[in-house]
Amino acid sequence: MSKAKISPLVGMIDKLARHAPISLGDRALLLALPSKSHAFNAGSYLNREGIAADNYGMLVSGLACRHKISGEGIRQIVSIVTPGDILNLQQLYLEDADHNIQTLAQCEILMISRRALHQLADDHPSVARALVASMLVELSIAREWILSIGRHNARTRLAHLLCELALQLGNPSLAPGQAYELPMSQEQLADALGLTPVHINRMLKSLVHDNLINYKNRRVNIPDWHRLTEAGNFNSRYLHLSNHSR
Amino acid sequence: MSKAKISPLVGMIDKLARHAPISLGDRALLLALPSKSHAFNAGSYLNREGIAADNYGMLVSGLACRHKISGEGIRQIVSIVTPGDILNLQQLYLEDADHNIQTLAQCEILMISRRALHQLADDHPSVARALVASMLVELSIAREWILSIGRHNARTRLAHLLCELALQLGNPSLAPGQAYELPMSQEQLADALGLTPVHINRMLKSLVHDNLINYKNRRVNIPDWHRLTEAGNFNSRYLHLSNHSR
DNA sequence: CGGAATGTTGAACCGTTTCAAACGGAGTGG
DNA sequence: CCACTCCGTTTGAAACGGTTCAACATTCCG
Repeated sequence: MSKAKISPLVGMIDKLARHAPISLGDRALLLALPSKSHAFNAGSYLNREGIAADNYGMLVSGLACRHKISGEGIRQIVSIVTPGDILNLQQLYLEDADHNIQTLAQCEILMISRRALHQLADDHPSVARALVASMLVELSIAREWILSIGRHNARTRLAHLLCELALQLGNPSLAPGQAYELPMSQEQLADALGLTPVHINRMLKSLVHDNLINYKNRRVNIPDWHRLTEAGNFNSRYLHLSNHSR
Repeated sequence: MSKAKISPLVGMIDKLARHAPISLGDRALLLALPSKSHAFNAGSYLNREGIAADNYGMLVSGLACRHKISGEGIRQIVSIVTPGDILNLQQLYLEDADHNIQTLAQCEILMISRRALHQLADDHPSVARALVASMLVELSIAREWILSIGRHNARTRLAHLLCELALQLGNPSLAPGQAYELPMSQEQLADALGLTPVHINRMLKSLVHDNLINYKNRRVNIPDWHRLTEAGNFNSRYLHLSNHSR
């Protein structure tokens, strides 16, 4: 998050490059794209006011989510979008939007025209590969969410999500278990875990009580990473982090 | 399913071609691949005894699923694999297997060597496009499952799954709402929906009682498609079927 | 400062699980 | 052909986890 903030393009190069390094030549090419960075406040619905149909948008800083609404009007967040992710990758080949995107914090979005990204992917196999790899990782995360929501109780689910976010939002140069800012409200946590805000509150208390986390003003501190991962049945394998860094 | 059974390769061409037509020349190329079809009984674990590390496997006939096991040893099925799907696409770029694959019926698998598929995708943009599109559809389905498991009650979840399977397993040339064979046991349905077998049984009874389905000997009959979709909060948009047929 | 959004707490309620027992059909061996 | 076993299904009753509702506290923000 911090690195991405320095320059919008560093974000793209950063996450793409973690999959497959892009040469400086490519970077110059990226800079020459007809793209610019937009800012959105927390709560913005990007589909409507944000990304035009002919653009891809990459999250450069901040936090967003994908969500769907059930028939009774209850919301379910289906994935968390972190800096480096492309918001509307599925426009690559699919017509219908099957979910909505909403920001969870103030966000910067890098716009890339449809044509430009396709061109980039065609010309540079490493870019295409990075895009495919990011889809596969997203799929793997979705599968883990299905497991967690389907088979873990509320406390375990929450601990699991806090572990996941720790790795995604925390400063990666520090050991896991550092404190991090969690911009999501308890209602949004509930929407992500298929629970009610009331119960999220109780489970947060429970984790705090057992000294698995400290939680104050939407700041999470993890005294003992190992114990939290145990409480959350968390194993980072599904995030495929090693694939990013090689 | 039926069409795929005629010839293993028709299956691949079938589903791939639904995304982007492949010429007969390509088909000949496919036939020339070092591939052959294997058969597996219901319950086979494909990772172990099936697909070698250097092969991709495409389900040609039958039914399979991807599943994960929670810390307490409870199973969650995270997706259903239907004929035409490639079982281990994520080997494309990711190292770790984050889930297991198990057959739900007797299956035929078409083996394709890693090199051959990569070559095919490199040489034929339509193949590459079809592979990417299938990933995006799988992702969309996973998101819908998260919504369903997270926010629907048991009855709605079950109705939703029965609708989904009707479109995936039913004879596509007939109107939705036809009867179809559902090879899954009630325990497997429970694993797919994050419920217990006992409760699946009760909810099946409930749907039968309200005349939303007939269910006998693992055969599902849907008297009124519209009513079942309402009960299951089902809208086929997330399956992106139109993308297949164009 | 005032009002709205977010967080906190308690008590009753309800959907699903758990446990336990019985049933049915398919396959096997005597 | 029957008895036996095994697996999946069926049913009931009690227990539990999470929701719902409602009231109140706190923080945020203009």
